[in-house]
Amino acid sequence: MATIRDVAKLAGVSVSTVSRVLNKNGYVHTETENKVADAIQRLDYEPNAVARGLANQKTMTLALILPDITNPYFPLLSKAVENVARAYGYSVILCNADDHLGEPKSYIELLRQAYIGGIIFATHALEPQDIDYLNKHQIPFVVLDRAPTRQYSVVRSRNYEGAKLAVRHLLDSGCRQIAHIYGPPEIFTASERRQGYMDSVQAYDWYRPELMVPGDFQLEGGMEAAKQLMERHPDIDGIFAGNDLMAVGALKALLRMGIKVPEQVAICGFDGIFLTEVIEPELTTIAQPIYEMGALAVKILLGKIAGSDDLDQVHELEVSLVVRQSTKRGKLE
Amino acid sequence: MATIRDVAKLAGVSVSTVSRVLNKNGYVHTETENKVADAIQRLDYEPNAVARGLANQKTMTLALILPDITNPYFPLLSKAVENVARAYGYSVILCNADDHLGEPKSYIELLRQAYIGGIIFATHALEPQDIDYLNKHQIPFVVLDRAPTRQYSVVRSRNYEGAKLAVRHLLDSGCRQIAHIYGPPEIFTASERRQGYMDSVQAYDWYRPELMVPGDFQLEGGMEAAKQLMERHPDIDGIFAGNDLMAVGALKALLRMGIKVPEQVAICGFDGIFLTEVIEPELTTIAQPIYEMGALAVKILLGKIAGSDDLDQVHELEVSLVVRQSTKRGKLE
DNA sequence: TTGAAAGCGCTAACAT
DNA sequence: ATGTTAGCGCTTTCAA
Repeated sequence: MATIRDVAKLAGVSVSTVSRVLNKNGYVHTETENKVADAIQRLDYEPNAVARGLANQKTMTLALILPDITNPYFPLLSKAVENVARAYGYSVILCNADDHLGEPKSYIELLRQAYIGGIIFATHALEPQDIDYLNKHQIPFVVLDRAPTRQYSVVRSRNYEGAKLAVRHLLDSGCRQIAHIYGPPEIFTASERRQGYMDSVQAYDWYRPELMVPGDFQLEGGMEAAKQLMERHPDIDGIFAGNDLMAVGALKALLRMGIKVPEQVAICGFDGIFLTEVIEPELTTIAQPIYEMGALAVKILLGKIAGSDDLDQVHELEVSLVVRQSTKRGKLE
Repeated sequence: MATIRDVAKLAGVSVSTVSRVLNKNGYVHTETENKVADAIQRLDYEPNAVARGLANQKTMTLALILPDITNPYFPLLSKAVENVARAYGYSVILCNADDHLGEPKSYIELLRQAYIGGIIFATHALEPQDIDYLNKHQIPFVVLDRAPTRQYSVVRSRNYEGAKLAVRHLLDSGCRQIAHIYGPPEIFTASERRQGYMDSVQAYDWYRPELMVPGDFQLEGGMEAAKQLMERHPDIDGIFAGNDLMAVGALKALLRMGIKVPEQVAICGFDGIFLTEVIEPELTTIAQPIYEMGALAVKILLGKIAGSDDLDQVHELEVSLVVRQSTKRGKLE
């Protein structure tokens, strides 16, 4: 493999000159630049990433930390991150946080000593002490799905408004008794969606707190919640689930109970994952721009790495109602 | 951040001694070892991965190259890879090959100049010239889902036998006219499964070549193929799809056509992805041990990195029939 | 505008 | 058993 020294020798210049043309900094005569470019070409030279990393104390690698890549929300997100990162010359290291919770060395320390360029957190297992560590060591990072804050950059979407959109749509579809399956309270987005539901239905006389039941943001939780809901409140005719996975679970449970969707009960989810288009009937959902969120997170991160300190701290993206079979009850439309 | 020099100074020894205790090679007096260990502890020292990489011409990073992480087969695979790799101290870089097909610099060259430890290929876009390049530059690698070969290590599963298992199960379930939706011929596993189907049904008088229709290993292909199949051959009562995604597509198409599954047509897929448990009715499938395949691939790769040259070249894992609703026709069981 | 040389933090001969 | 030192390949002062 050719090194910068080989190039320098062949071009008849010093390594520092080669380095200058490589990094396009410092003054370099056009003529020598051409000689260098020529030598680079002829040797098929490619600067070594590791050596660069060592000299710069910083590598062209980003880390994406997420709870679990097998959760259907994350493949598209990680694809976006990888795509955009690569477009800018960065590689991305994948970290399934849930699988390594009890480990002695935290991801962050490991990444730091590997001179990682920056980190995207799509996990909820980010502790205040981690934030301190990141700040103390000046590691650029971006967080997804957190509360608006000035502490760090956040990429998120309009969960509250999305939930209102869902309820309104269910109402418009002719539902008169809408239940909600909410996600884990410690997950901020789950609470926002729940709040959106509450504020939308509170004024109706049919509303009772029992119409809100907890789920776990997983398939199973959605199934159980829906089952319980229908057993206790057979007159429910609409379910708004806090995420698509639970919505699919709810659908599954209803089908098994012989309840027709959307005729007897309409279902609306949240997220807009691929799964909603796979099942039958297809699921109406409040779609987040998942790919865009990942792409934006990378761009913000790269901006931070480049030193821009004035990046907006909170980036809130719009959600959109995607109407599909699971809420088509032929009413009012 | 503490460096090896700081440790050496604090312990009152030289850097090479510290290096020796770090890497547990060379002789070192127990007493001095303790002093060093103590200094490491007190400084909270952690050897720098990048510097190590540069000195060794090799980093503790693996690459996983797959077609597209949003294909539901790959999240579990990549989780396995990441888990096992990390257990051995390695990080893994994710590469969506399909998204970067037209790019000038190939992944492999990029990875090489980043001193990658090794590569796992779960993509089919691996050309002979890539193999040459890898061998020439002595980059350890393992390939998934390829034909048995002596050229390189392969991790795969019994596709042929699995297909036979599928057909036999469909037959046992009372099917008398079984169609097959096969995957892209350039994908070797697809051909093997197709061959298994052919060899299983050829002897039956109901068999006709038209019962085999092409799919694309995606949802859409499965839908279209199933639709076409049922329109042209309404007496089909069983479908064996070359993978789960197409099986799910087939199910979707049949449901839309008002055809009952499994009562009128039974469906069996192949792979054992999560999706098969999510849909309703749940899908019978020939399950590959996806996690184990990923885990094994890493272990073989690490073995190669460590220098073992005598690793078996082909690792073929067993598949298993997972019977679910989509083939429960109440016959013969 | 260009070059010499000192790192970046670690490993591994080679010496002692 | 331990230390000295020359790299690994690149960046970046500092001089010229």
